[in-house]
Amino acid sequence: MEPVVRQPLRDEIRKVLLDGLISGRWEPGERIVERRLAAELQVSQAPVREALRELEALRLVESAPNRGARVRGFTLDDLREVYQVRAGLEETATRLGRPPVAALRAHVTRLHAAAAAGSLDDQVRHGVAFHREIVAASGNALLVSVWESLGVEVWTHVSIRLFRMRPHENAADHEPLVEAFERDDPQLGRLIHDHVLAYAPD
Amino acid sequence: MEPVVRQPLRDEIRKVLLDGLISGRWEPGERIVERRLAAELQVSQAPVREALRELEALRLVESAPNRGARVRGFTLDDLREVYQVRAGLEETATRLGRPPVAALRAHVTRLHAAAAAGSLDDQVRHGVAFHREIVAASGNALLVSVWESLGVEVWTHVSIRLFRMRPHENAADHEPLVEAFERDDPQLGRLIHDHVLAYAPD
DNA sequence: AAACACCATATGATCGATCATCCGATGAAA
DNA sequence: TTTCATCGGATGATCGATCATATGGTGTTT
Repeated sequence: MEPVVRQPLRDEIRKVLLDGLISGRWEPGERIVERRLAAELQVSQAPVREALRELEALRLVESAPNRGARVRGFTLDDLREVYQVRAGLEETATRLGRPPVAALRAHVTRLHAAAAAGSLDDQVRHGVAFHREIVAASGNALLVSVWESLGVEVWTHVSIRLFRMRPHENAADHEPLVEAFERDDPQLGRLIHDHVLAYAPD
Repeated sequence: MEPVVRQPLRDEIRKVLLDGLISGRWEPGERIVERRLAAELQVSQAPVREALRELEALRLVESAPNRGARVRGFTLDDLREVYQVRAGLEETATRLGRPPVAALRAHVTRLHAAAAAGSLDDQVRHGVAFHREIVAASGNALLVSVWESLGVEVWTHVSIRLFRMRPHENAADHEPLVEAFERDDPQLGRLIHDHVLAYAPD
């Protein structure tokens, strides 16, 4: 069994910050003052700092020594960069291992359901899960961790809100991929790569 | 000009830790106790914690909530994972942009010189610089930052010491690559990929 | 007015102390 | 002996306070 651990305070704080960034409670460029946030959450400065560092690693906030952190001003270029790297990573993943097709199908089914129900959050969630499955199948833990560090889910939410991008985690787009996995298409790497990159802004 | 900033304490501490890990002053599996290290360096616990978090991101130390950090037990599998991801990232980089061939040549020249002088550190440094040049040429800042987060230089040092790998940043291996860049070989992506992967343990 | 030195404030960086958890030692009960 | 509850030390997590830097305002000099 997985060991059960109490979530440190910094993790809770990170969730609050992520929530705020996704929901747009903080605008791009806005300062995030450690002590102010600590006071609002009724905690001390230390765990807030640690949470901010984690968000910095996700490139959601930026900071310079002695100048504090601010919400990053996301641009279409940033988004394009994420898709380019994702495309490469997922192509690499398919070279290293193949996911169980049944699992992929399950994700696509949930994606259909979410789209039918009009649930944006669920569409993002299951669309990301589909790709996470592919990456996990690589069997390369480092690859998984690098892919996770891209913060695909958060970036998707942010870009939908800021750039009014349509939720492109379209169930139909994924069908051909599932079929390609099923027949173990030799072009699979390129297919995945192009599938991901197709979502990038021009 | 680049703005000049005073290096925060945590950066100095990180350097000390990196030095220790590279030189083998700490053995794999060894605990790194925040307060002990803080006392030795005559600083407080806070910046030590922050430095440890950064090393954790480089996967040089591992830690669990309330259980502290310890030097990671590096395995050949870890090393293989790094090379697999690197190979993918650098292949992606060559698809996005081409480095100035002159710069590549310069790195190879320095690599030759380092090998001739028998300087292990310089061989690693310039070998890494060659690949960094390729990644930088992608023009994708995220790709660069992801590649840097692999800690290629540190891992190379550690693996040479722990696994007695020969310094494989061999100048001769790089010549064909430079030529391929020069003639803009359409197979460049695959060449880079295979070049990197060739260094991975079986 | 422009350039500069100086000071006040806000706030990041660091500190020393305290709280909370983990883990091994100890001993009682089965 | 084995199992389990309890205790205490070591140490990570968090706190509240202090130190140090960046920034903007004010007055002085040119």
